[in-house]
Formats: sequence, structure tokens, C-alpha cells
Amino acid sequence: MPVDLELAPKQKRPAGERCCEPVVYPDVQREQALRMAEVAKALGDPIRLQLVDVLRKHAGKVCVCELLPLFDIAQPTLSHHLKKLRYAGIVDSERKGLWAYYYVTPDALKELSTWLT
Amino acid sequence: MPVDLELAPKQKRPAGERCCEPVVYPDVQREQALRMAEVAKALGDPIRLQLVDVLRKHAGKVCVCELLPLFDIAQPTLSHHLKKLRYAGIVDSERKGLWAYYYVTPDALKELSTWLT
DNA sequence: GTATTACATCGACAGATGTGAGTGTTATTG
DNA sequence: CAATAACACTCACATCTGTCGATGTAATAC
Repeated sequence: MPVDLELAPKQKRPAGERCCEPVVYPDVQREQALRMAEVAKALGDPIRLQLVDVLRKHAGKVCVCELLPLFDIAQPTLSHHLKKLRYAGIVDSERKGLWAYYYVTPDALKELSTWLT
Repeated sequence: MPVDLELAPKQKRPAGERCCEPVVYPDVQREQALRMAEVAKALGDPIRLQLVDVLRKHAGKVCVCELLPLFDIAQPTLSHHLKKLRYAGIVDSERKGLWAYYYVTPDALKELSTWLT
């Protein structure tokens, strides 16, 4: 599933022959699309998007116990969402005693943000 | 599931009382989070993200028959992805005879892009 | 008219996803 | 030690998702 190549000028030939020939395209930019789609997918849930929003606005690191009352979800569900964000590389966490502090990874959203602009 | 409020300064009280009081938060910005998450979700698939990439780079409108050979998927699958992008408001289409031309909706990615920056 | 083309929709399927109750782990308090 | 708190993990379940074959629809070519 490649991309990033100039499209052939379309020719209108409804019958007799195919519209487009199955040309082979290089796989440039596919890796990037996979990475960016993974980040976008992680942001594709309202709660996770708001979690990232809170963590970004809060300069330092935020305790999970402070995030929980912000949302109308059970604690395991919050853990699940934070895990997804961690796996996507958007946030990271740090244990300190009983508490877990989460923060947005620097430059985690950079690639997607640049592409969107 | 509200957000966008300053978090209370955390107090370390491991035993005896809860870490955070269940304060009521206003529902500001929830609508925006829902909209942006919907867009992000639509971009959360490599093929759809590349589709948007192609359509954005191509100034005009692109025929479906030109998009199909770019990806290693069946035609109904491509239709499915384009439908998702349409429902998310990211692209729109225009019928012209046998062909369907797709194009990126202006400002469709604006809100998410601004938030990400 | 029939045949063909471009595209959407339907139906079915395996796999992923969001949710929460229950449980486990680790650390702190008493 | 026991009790409690914060958080992650397991399991189960309903729903959603990506995929494709088959079919439908509309338009063009013959």
C-alpha cells in the first residue's frame, strides 16, 4: 500500500479497457503512515483525547488519582486508556510510592502535527 | 467526562482519606473533544491516512479508479474507507457520469491540527 | 436492446475495542 | 503484623472494525 506518487492523468474510457493500469508504486512513506495512524488511532477516543489535553496543559506530571474524577469511568477503564496512550508513545508514566504520574512524551505528536499542518 | 480545568494540588494522604475529592467539573470543551476524536479516529487507519495524504497533495479532485491501484485492497474495502472519511467530514465526493471524484473538505482537519500544534 | 464499466451496498466473518467487576501487587499507615 | 490505598491486570461481554465476495445501481459503449 504505497503512496506519494503523482497520479496518472485520468482517461475516460468507459468500455473496452480499464480506467487505470495497475502500476507498481514504491513503498515510500508507508512507515510514516503506519506511525501516524497509530498515534491518530490512540487519539481517536474522546476520553483519551481529553486525557492528552489535560496532560499537555498541565506542565508537570499528573497523578492518576487526579485524572480519575475528571471522567465518568471506572478506574480499570482509565488504566486501560492510559495503557493505550503509553503503547502509542504519546505518554509515559513514572511510579512514585503508591502513585503513578503521567506526562506527555515530548515530540510524541510532532510528526502527526506537522503532517496535518 | 469533562476537562479543561486546573487540577487540584495533590496532597499525599495514603491512609485515612481519599487522594482526591470527586469535584464536579463543567462540561466545557467536551463537544470539541468528541469532534476531534472522531476526526482522529478516521485518520487512525494507515490506508485512510494515506488516502487523505494523496487527496491533499492532489489539488483537484481524484477519481476512485485512480486511488484503487495505490493500495492492495479490494474495491469494496476502498469504498468502505472513503465512506468513513466522508462521515467524519474529512472528504467529500462528487459523481460525474460513471466516476466518483473525491476531495478533501476545506478546514476539515483544522480544529484537530490547531489543537495538536 | 445487451454488455460492460465504476462504484456503492449488503452480508458474513475474524479480530479489535471500550467497558467494568473482580483480583493482584506494591507501598504506606497504624 | 493487619488494614488500607493506588494502580495495574485478568476475564468476560457487547459492540465496533477491517476485510472481501456477492450483488445492486447507474451510466456508457456497442
